[in-house]
Amino acid sequence: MIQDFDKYYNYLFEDDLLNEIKQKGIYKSFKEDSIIIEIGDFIKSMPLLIKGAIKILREDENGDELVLYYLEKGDTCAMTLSCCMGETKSKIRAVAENDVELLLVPKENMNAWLSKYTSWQSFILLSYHNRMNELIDAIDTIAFLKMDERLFKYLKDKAMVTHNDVITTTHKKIADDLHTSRVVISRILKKLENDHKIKLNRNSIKVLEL
DNA sequence: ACATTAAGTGATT
DNA sequence: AATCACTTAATGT
Repeated sequence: MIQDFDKYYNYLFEDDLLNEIKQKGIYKSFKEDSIIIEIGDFIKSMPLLIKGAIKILREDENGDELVLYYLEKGDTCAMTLSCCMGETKSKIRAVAENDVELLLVPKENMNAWLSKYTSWQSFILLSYHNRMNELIDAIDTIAFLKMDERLFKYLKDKAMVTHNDVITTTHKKIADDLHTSRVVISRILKKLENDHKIKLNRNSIKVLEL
């Protein structure tokens, strides 16, 4: 697991920093579908993803969800960055898309490292930059793409982060993620299958065009 | 065999 | 694109 960490982060940070992270970071693992961060949580440490993927989503007052973006190994969560800086609560929920391993860096350290290591500074800034772009992308998708394009993009994203073109899920779960109804998803999926973009099975969808 | 859950479909708004 | 009402198909007990 420490080896995995090196693999994804050694080109980002200098050795001193890598060692300090390994020393101060708290190793944690999450099973698929477990909630890593809940809306309203106070965040006192920031996660560095080593393995797996995390789904970041927003929820409205009725409990309806909407997926914003996915995080992969080598990524960190911009929400925790802003939460660690200020003393605010999380506005998003983070759910393990599959089995996840990560290192938690206490916020005291992440602040100290900002002035101590330039590589850390650029990592934080770059993370912000990436997340910002993903958010803009998410807004574009919601605002400008029709449901069928949104759905296909969702499937492709999902296949991408899990490194598997077969997605195991139900139409209902997809509908929840995209904030629409199951019937609509079923219909569009059927259409996508007719266009030979996907192959449908019970509880699984195979993405053909990646 | 029966109940439950997932998925397909026509009609309506 | 959403909702309803209903059907069909797959799966669990």
